[in-house]
Amino acid sequence: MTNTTHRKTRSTGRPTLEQVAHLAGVSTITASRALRGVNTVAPDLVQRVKDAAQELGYVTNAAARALASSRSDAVAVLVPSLSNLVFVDVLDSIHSVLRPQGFEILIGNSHYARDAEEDLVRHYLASPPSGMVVAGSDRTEAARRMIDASGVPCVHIMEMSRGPGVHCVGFAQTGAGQAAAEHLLARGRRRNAFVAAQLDPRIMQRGDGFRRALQEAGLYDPALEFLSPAPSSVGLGCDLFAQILERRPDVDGIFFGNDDLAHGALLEALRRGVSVPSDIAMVGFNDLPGSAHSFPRLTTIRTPRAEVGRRAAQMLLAMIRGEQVREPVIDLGFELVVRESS
Amino acid sequence: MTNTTHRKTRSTGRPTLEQVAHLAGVSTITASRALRGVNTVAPDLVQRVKDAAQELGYVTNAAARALASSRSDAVAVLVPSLSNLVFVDVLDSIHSVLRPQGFEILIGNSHYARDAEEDLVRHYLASPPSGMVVAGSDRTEAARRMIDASGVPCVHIMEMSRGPGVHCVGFAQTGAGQAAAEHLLARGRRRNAFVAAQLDPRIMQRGDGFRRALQEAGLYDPALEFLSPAPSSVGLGCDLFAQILERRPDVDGIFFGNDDLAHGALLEALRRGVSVPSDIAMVGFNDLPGSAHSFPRLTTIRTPRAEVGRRAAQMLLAMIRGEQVREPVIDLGFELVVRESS
DNA sequence: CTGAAAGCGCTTACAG
DNA sequence: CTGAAAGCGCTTACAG
Repeated sequence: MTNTTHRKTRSTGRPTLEQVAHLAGVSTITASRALRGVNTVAPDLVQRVKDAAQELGYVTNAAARALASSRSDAVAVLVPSLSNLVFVDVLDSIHSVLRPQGFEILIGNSHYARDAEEDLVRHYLASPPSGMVVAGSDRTEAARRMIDASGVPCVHIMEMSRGPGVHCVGFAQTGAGQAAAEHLLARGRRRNAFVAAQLDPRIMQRGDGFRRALQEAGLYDPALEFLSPAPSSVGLGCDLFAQILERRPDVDGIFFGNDDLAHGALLEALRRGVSVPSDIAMVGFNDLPGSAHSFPRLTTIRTPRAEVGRRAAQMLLAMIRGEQVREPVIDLGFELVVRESS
Repeated sequence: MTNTTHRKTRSTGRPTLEQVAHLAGVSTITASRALRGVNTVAPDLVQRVKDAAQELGYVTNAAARALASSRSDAVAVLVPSLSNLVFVDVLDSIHSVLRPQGFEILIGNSHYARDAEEDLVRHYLASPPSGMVVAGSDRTEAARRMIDASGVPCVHIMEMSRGPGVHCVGFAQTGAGQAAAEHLLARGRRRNAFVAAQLDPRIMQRGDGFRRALQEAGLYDPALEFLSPAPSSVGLGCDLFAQILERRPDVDGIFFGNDDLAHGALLEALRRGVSVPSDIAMVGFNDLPGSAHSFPRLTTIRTPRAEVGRRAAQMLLAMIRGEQVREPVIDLGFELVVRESS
């Protein structure tokens, strides 16, 4: 269709149901039913329609289908990061329960930015998906309102959200930080540092729990918090550990907000001849792949992210089907995995 | 709308443009233009329409808009994995050029499965995005046909695809494998192993290049290939390295298909007292974050994934705008980064 | 088991 | 600067 040919048609050029139907020698509605697998079509017609569709490379126009049926087979999942393996695990696990039910998983990455998340919410709600999964509860008021107003079933993950009517699957981030502190304390460590990056709400909640436990033990030292807003990474772990050694060589225990930071610190310790755990004990967070193989193997807090994804997906499924959700708030807990670094 | 009330209407209950227009006392088309910010509407009318929309809580029905305008502000990116950081980097980089242009990035993860990728292609083409980015060229015939038939601009990434009319941004995987071999050879290594996991097409291309270079040097030993179809991981790197030590303790050089495998091997070497590079030299692939910090620091082949994403996004942008693409095939090369492990 | 008609809620192309 | 008509490509509701 060149520019010089002025036509009235607004066709996109893609094959349509009508063309498929024509090729198969049936009406469009029969073709529609055949393709959707509605039972009331003769087997031989179904085959002819499918063949025709295959031959033309036909793909249903979802906008038209959605407009006509006001239905969607999509579930949107909004995460703050994909560099953090944690969310990739959650995503895979959501995928594994929803895909077999015929849902398509749409992934939105907000890059830890509230505004970007709001845009994603607006975008996805413009053609409302069957359901939604969102990470955490730290979002703009506008995003919150749009989700509420849309009526789209939504499950919050990773944190225990307060508030009435909120469906959530997660674990107590604060409690996890507390557990890390108690473990280091039990190991006899008295000068414990908290090292964290990214500084998203969940990281800070872990820090809160850690701090509180140290305060209760009368061993909290505010100068022992090493925080960086940069993304969490192995390299940053190296740097932060070097900083600690320089500024506070007396530290004898460290809790890292994420395992990759701990991996970096372990490597830096190796290079500098600092012995772990005898000189400094280290505890990570998440139990990322690799943490079981570090040198020394990393003690860490394992988060139930696959389970979070699975349960969230199941809860969402129930909501989509209009079933009663017996347990709208699920706390999956966490597990301290003691290995060699502490 | 209860079940007992049989109506002909198929309305969704959401406020429509028509209602907004009625409230504002204008025609629907004027309301449409006012809301879209098309210039040819009187300022006072625009205000009245916007007020009406606000009052009714109107949200554009994206399906209807897409159907009527056959336009979309979405770009779909299909990757085989999100656990492999490489694709996350590409995604972020695509995001950073396309987001500012007003596009929404939709992510599809095929989990290295051709069938799953075909489903994703079908899904995303069902409401055709403005453009598409797909990884590699190993896909089902049906997927290939659907993409062609859709007319949606598409850029292939990560490999140098052959075939006429294919737009691609990548680098020569084969050449990278070859470079790894030549480096080990130059270091005087004579019994070089190839260790790889996942075994996707790109990994195998690297292996091909590696093998070819060894053959040319007359130093190829087929028993020195250690392949596992399992996903690439640090843990698997540990296992594979242990296997090599047991079966072929004479190996003096190893090329890993992905850095995480090398990280595992490095850790296992540390535990077993195998010295790297003096006993065994190691070369990784990708230069993942962390490779610069391993112990010893990993020699590896850095892949230009951020650049791949950037250039692919720019090329796609040109295609979407109907501009001439001067260079439809871009080979970005790769870089051997020599550090301590070889 | 199959089909003709109407409609989903927008925007395009054309007129004025 | 504004609008009436037609159309985007499907599916629903109704009839046979």
